Amino acid sequence: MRAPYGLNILDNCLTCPVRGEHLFCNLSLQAGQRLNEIKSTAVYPKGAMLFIEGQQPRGVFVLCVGKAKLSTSSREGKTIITKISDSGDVLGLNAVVSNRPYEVTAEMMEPGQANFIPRDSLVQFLKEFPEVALRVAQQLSRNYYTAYEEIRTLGLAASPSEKFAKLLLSWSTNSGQDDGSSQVKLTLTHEEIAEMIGTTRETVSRLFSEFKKKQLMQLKGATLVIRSRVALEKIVQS
Amino acid sequence: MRAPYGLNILDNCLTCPVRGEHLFCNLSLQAGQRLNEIKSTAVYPKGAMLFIEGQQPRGVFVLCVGKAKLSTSSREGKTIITKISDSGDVLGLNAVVSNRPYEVTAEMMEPGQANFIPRDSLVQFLKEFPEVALRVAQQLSRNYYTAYEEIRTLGLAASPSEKFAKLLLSWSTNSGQDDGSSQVKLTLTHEEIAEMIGTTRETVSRLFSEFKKKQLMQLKGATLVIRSRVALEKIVQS
DNA sequence: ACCAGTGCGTGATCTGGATCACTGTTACTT
DNA sequence: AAGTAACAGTGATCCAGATCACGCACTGGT
Repeated sequence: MRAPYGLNILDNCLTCPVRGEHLFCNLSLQAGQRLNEIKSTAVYPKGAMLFIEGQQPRGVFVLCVGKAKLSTSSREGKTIITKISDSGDVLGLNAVVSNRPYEVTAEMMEPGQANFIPRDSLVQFLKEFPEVALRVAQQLSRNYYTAYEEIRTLGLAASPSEKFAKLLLSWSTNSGQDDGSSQVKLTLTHEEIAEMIGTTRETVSRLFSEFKKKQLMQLKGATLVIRSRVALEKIVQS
Repeated sequence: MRAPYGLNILDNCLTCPVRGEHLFCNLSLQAGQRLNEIKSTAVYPKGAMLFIEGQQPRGVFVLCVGKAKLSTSSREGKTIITKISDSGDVLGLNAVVSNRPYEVTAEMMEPGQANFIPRDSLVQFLKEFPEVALRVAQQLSRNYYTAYEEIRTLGLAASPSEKFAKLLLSWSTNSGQDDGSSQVKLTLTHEEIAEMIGTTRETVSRLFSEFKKKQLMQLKGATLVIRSRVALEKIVQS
C-alpha cells in the first residue's frame, strides 16, 4: 500500500510491525479488534500540526511512523519543546481524558503516520475495557512524572550547560556502549535544542563548541558521539 | 476534643466542618463510612514533614486543618515550592496511584491536622468504589494541568517581575473585590516567595518595594492589599 | 535584660547569557 | 547553475539579577 510522502501505510494495529510495549499497542485480542474499528489512520507531511495548544480535544493520536515535537508557547512567541515523541506514543491523552484544551501543540518533525481515535469513541472504548482504562491511568501518571522532571530541570538546573549536559545524557541512555560512549543520530536544529533547554540558538552553538573542545562529545556528520557519560554527569550535579 | 498545638481534633469525616467540594470530602454515604474506617488522623506541629521527596509512597494525606507547602530540591540545596496546599487537598495521590516515589516534599507551614490513608487500603477502597476511582483519575489529570502551568511559568515567563505579578494575581483571584482590589493575608516569608518564583530573597524584597512604589500593591501589617489586577495583568503579558 | 535566631531592606559588585550584527555553509527550487 | 531560504559559527556589547555584605527590627527562650 502506497501513500503520499513516500510512506507505506500501516492499516491494521493487529499486524503492525511497530507493536511493542506501548499503550494501545499490545492489547487483548478483543480490545485490539475494537480499537481497530474505532481508529482511522492518516499520513502527515513534515510540519503538520496534529493539534494545537488551547484547542478543544477532538481525540487522541497514536503515532505510528515519524517523530513529533510537543511544545508550548507564550504570546510573545517564545517556545519551549517539552517532549519529542516517537512511534508508539499516544498524544493528547490527558486533554481527552480530562476534557480540557490540549496543553501543548503537536507538530510532525518528519513525514509520518498517526491513528486518530475520536474522543467519544475512546471514552466508550475505555468503559468497555476497564483493563485498558487502568493502563491509561498509569500512563497519565507517568506523564505527570515526566512533567515534574521538566519542572525540576527548568526550576533547579541553573545554567544552560547543565541543562545541555542533561539533554545529552538523556539521549545517550538509550543507545549506550559499555565503554561509556554512545552514538545518536542528531535530528534537531540548534534552534530546537535551544527551545528544549530554554536558551537561545547562539548559546547552543557555543555549547557545541565548548563541549567539543572539552572532549565531552564529537560530531561526525549528523552523528553525535558522546564520549563520556561520567564527565557529563559531573556537570549536571543536581 | 483537645489536642497538642492548641488544635481541636476533627475525628469524623462525615461530620467534618470543612466538608466541601474536595476529593474524599463529599462522597456517598457508604464510601464516606468506609473511608472513615480506613483513615487515621494525626496532628502535626509547624515544620512537620508529611512525606519527603524520593520516599516510597506509604499512603495519601488528606489535609484537614492547616497549610502545607509542596517543594522539590536539588542536591545543592536549591528549592522550588510548587504549591501551597490548603485544607481539603489530598497530598501524595500521584505517588500512591503510580507506586513511584513521592515527587515532592510536603511540609506543614503551621500546626494542623491530616488524615492518613495507607496505600493498600486506598487501592482496595478504589476497587470497591469505582465512582471514587473516576474522581481520582480526574484529580490526577487536574494535577497534571497544574504541573503544566508551572512548566509554562518557569520556562516562558521571562523576568522575576512577571512571575511575581502572576503570583499576586493568583492570590487575588480568590478574594477579589469588584473594584479590582483585594486583600490577602500574607503568610509566606520573602524566602518562600522567592522559592515559588525561582529567584532570590533579595530580589523579592526589591520587588515588594518596586510594586509598592508603582501603586500595584500595599502592605498593612500582614495584610497584602492588591490595588489593580489590570495593571498586574499588563505586566504578566504571557 | 540579655542573646540568638530569623526575617527584612538596601547598597555595591560581578557576570552569564541574551541580544545584535555579521559571515559562512548547505540544500532546495526553478 | 544560479538564487533563495534555512541553518550555523562567532565576535562585541549590555544589562538584569545573582551574589556579597552589611545593619536593623522583631520574637522567643533563659
